[in-house]
Amino acid sequence: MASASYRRRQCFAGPLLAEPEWRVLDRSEIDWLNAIVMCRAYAPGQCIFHEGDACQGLYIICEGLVALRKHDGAGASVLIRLAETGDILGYRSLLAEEPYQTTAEVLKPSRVGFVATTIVHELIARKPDLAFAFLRRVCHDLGEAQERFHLTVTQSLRARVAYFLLLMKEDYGTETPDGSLLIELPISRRDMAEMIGVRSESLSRTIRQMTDDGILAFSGHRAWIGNTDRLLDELGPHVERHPMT
Amino acid sequence: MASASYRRRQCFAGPLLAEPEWRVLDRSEIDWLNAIVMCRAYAPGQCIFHEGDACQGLYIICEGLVALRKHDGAGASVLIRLAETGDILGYRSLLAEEPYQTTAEVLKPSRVGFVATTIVHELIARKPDLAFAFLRRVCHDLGEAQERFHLTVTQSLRARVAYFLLLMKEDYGTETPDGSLLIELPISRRDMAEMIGVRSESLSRTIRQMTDDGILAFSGHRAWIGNTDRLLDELGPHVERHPMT
DNA sequence: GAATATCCTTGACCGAGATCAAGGTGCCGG
DNA sequence: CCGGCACCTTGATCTCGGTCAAGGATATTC
Repeated sequence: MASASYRRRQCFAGPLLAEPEWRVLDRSEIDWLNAIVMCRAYAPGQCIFHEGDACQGLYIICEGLVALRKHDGAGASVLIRLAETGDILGYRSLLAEEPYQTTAEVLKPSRVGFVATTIVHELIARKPDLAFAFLRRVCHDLGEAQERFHLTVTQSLRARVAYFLLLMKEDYGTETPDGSLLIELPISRRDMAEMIGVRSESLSRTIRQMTDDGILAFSGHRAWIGNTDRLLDELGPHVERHPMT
Repeated sequence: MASASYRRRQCFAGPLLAEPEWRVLDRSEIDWLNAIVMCRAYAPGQCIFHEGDACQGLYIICEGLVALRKHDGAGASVLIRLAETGDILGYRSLLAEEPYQTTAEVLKPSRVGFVATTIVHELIARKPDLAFAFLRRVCHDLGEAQERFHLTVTQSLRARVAYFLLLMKEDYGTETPDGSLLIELPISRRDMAEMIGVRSESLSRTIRQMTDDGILAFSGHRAWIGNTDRLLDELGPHVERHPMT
C-alpha cells in the first residue's frame, strides 16, 4: 500500500530521461522540472484521472503500471492502453485540448509525477524538438489504434489473441534457456480480455484451445510459447507480421 | 474523368486557407507554397498512395473525396477515414516517420496537392504554431480512433449504425423544411459498411429493421431521420452523445 | 436503349462469441 | 486450518452477425 517513503523526490532521473520526449531537454530544464514537478504515490485501484475530467496537465509514471480504460454505462469496459515506467499519461487530452476520454487506473503500486499544462506549453515553445517528439509519438499511437480497429473487425478472436501475445512479447517477453519464449503478463486475464475486446470467458476458451493445439502454455500470468512461428500462422493472411515497428 | 483543365494551379486558396494548419501561415508563406506545390487531378478509383509505400510528403485535397482504407490479404477491407475538400492526407505517416498504413483511394473526381516532407519540416520549424495545429489534429484523431474501437467492441451493430449517422450528420446533414433531418451520404453502402466494420449484407438488414421501426428512411445515398432523439436512444447507455465534439 | 457490370437487398443457414450459471482455484486474514 | 473472496475456467444455450447464394435495382457503355 505504498508504504515506502520515497527519498528521491525527483521525477526526472535515470532511464526515464531516455524517453524521446525528455531526451531533447538539457540539464537546466531537467533541473527546473524536478524542482517544480509534484510526485506522489498511488496504490493499485486508485485512479489518477477519470473519463470526462478536464485535463490539467501531464502525468509521468516514474515507476509502476497504469491502465487506461473506457467504460460504458452498462459496466463493460475496454482497456485502451497499458502505461508503465517511463510512459506518459494524458498527453492526448492535453494536446487535443479535450477532456479525458479514459480513466487512468493504477494496477501496481506506482509513483507518478504531474506536469501542469502551462509548463508543458512553455517547454514546447522553448524546445521545438519536444513538439516533434510528441508528434511522432501521437502519430505512432494513432497508427496503432487504426491497426487495432482493423484487426478487431477483420480477424477472429484466436488471431487477435496471437497478435496480442506478439505485442506483449516486445515488452514482457524473454527467451528461456530451452529456446522457447516466456511472457510475463503484468495484467489479469480480465484485463487481457478487455485489451483484446472480448469477454473473459471467451478468452479462457480460446487460450484452452490454443493450449490443446500445443501452440502455447499458460500458468497464471505466465505464458510459454514454444514456437513463435506457429503463433504467426494464427494471424490472418497479410496481416502485418511485425506489430509495433 | 477529370476532363476539365484547371485554370487555377494554386492549391492554397479560398476556404482551404481556413483550415487550422494553414491559418497559421502568413501571406508570403502561402505564396511560396503555391509556387512550389504540385497539384494534380485524380479520377475515382485511382490511388494517391498505397499501404506500405514510403511517405514522401503531405497531400492536400483541394477538391474531391478520398477514402483511406486498410486491406487484409483476404479481400476484406476497412475504411479508416473519409477525407474531403480541405482535408490533409498522409500526415500520420509523415510525422510518425513510418510507411503508409492505409491506401488512399479517390472516390470522387479530385484535385490534390502534394507538399514534400522537407517543405513540411521547414514550415514547422519556421512556424511553431503549425506543430501545435498538427498536434491538436492528431490527438483529436487518436481520440476518435479510440472511441471507435470502444464502440465497435461494446455496441451492437444497430447502435453503431445510429452512431455513424450522427457522425455523418455533422458534415453531410441538413434540416429539411418539414423539420426532419436529411443526410446526403457521399459514399456507397459498401463503404458505409466498411466504416462501421460490418458486412454490407448485415448493414442492409439493419437499415431495413430501423426503417421498419420508423426511425429512418433511406433512398439511395439519402437518409431521412424524422426524430434524432430516437436515433440517440439506439446508442447504448452512457455512450458519448456528442461524437466529434 | 439494350447489354453488362456493379451495387444493393433479401433469404436460408451457420457458427463464433456472448450470456447465464455453476464450479474451481488460489490468496489473504483470521 | 478454515472461511471468504476475487479471479479464472467450464458448461449449456442463445443470438447476432457472417457466409453463401440468388435476385433486383442502378449505373455505365456502346
